[in-house]
Amino acid sequence: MYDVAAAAGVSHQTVSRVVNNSDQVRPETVDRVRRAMVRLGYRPSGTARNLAVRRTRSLGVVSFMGPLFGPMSMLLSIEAAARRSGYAAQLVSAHGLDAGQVDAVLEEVLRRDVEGVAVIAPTDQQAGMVAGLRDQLPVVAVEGRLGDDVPFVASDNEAGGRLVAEHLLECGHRTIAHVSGPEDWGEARQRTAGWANRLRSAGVEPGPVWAGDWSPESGYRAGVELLAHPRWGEVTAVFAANDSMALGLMAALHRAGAGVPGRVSVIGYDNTPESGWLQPALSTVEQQFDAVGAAAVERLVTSLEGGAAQAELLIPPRLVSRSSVARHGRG
Amino acid sequence: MYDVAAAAGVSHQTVSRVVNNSDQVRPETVDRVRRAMVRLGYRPSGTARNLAVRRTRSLGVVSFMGPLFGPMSMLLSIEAAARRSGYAAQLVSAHGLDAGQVDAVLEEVLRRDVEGVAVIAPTDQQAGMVAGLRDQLPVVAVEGRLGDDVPFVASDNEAGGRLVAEHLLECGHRTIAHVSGPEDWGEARQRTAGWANRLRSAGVEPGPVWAGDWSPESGYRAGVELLAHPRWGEVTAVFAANDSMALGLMAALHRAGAGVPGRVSVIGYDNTPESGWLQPALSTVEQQFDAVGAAAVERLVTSLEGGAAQAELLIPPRLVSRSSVARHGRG
DNA sequence: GTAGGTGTTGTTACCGCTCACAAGACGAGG
DNA sequence: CCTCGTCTTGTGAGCGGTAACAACACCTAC
Repeated sequence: MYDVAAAAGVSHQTVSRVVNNSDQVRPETVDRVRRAMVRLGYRPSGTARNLAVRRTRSLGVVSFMGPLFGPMSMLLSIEAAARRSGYAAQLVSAHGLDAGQVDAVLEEVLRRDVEGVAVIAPTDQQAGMVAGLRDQLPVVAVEGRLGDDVPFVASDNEAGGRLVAEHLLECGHRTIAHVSGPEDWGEARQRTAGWANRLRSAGVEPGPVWAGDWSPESGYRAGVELLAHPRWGEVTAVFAANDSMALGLMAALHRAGAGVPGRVSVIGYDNTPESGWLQPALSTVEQQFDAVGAAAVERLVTSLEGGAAQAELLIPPRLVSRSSVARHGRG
Repeated sequence: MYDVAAAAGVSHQTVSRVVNNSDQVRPETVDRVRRAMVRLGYRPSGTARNLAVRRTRSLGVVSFMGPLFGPMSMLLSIEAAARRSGYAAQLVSAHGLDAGQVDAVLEEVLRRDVEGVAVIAPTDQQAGMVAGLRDQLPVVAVEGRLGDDVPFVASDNEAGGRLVAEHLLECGHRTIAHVSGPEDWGEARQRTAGWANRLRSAGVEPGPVWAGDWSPESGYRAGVELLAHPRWGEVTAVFAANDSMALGLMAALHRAGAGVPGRVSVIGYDNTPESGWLQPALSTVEQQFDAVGAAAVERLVTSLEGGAAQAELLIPPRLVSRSSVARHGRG
């Protein structure tokens, strides 16, 4: 910068002004400086600027990522929202669950001088491991609670579960099985709870439940067990807690000759881009990841800029009705 | 830091030594400093450190991301590889293709003082827009060439296309249609080229080709057109350039009563976690994203650390044979 | 007893930028 | 002609670290 200043015959401060598009500089001078910058191949140092202004305008996104549709979509929408707010996103994803490894990741993100962190920690165990961040800097929890004192934004999974139950009830189903997500995922528990509660409030007892791990395989296994279950005869619908498990489930049903939705209806959760093209087209619940990501970043930014703490926010999902659910009985 | 130094009764330099785990400090002193750090809630400033050492140890990842399986997987594996090499990943994704917007993104990544950039720009247009980065700092192109002078790492799509052709030939197919990806995607062209060339070298003329856009919808549309095509009668297999299009394609075939693989075999590309659970289970080609990401980062790091430029690298994919492809004729 | 390590700590000068303020030029108003 | 505000530019002091070197204590070897 001093070189540029010398080359343009001005002071370093004037160069700084030009770089920051200050309107306090004569156009002619701006020109001279600009030319000098180009000639010398000058690029301003963001690092030095950050140090001087004591802000980095960057947010950390720590996530425990597999190849899962949900977390991935979240990540993208958070990044987009952050950039819209003028922040950069430092991506830090922990793959394993090994405590030492997670700590290393956290240290890493702290070392990077991010101003705040969005944590996507959907399992309880993960949440526990990163909870300590909260007293280091502003944190927002996304899709998985981090504690009562941490702002929290998520898709409303309980509402999603209710939506499913309602839809199935409306279609006349009275014995509904469920393939849930892993029990240590808050989202999974909430989907299950919303579903079960809504059924009960309609006087219908929830049917048998299997816990899967979100994978198609686990859906398949649940399907196999369902087919062997004593109450299989009565079951007319199954709610899978995500589309992948629904897929595996349908594969098992198909293999056993139990047609969907002929013999049994199936509904999933997520609405991946593929869901509408499965055979049969899968009814499911769609989450508004963009809205969640945007809200999360907004909260983080608000608290960085001295705003008040906000209550937790749940974004309502929406039911997507397709052909894998059929009416049943006199319904 | 000076506060900590004062509180511990040492010089700032000693504090610095403690922070960096220098072995030149008496254990007793280390202790005193550590305690002071905790007491004052001190956290070192990475920014200041970066400025002083003139390194940021961070890489930019600019990508043009949709919800596509490929690019997303790449992103994750790049991040992981970067962290293994001691670098952080600045995620910058451009959603639109609007030139102004892309430029803003590029400026953003430059402003962040990254030491190098991995560019995931699979279409020619995208590649054109970001090519300018190359003379600003070290760049590695991933999954989409940026120019002859930019190191390039990708999955070997031509080999993938050949693999498909070989497999289909082996199974006795002689009239093979193709649903390709968009023509301005290098990957799409290469898959098509590998497939077509391999067929020709076996004396088989490639069948009709439709260009899709990777989406299930486009696969479906191609399927509809295929069914109406004069040569539909001869076609015994279709190669879809990704699994999503294969899914849409199969939906169209199914709807028309053309069984897969009974009437016609279908093979996809990507091997998403769901592919094996479709009905029928989809034969496909699996790419080694982790290997590509690791190689990309490795190249970037090598060139940052003064290593020699390396030739481009193509990682071979692998055929996954499942039940959507059947033997045909005397095969 | 003195020269010469070795281990530990302190001093000073940057890194590349911004901030607060000072300073010079210039036209307007009295 | 002098004073005052406005426009534009320059000056000096940090921001929070690291690097290079100096300095001091203490021990060993001759």
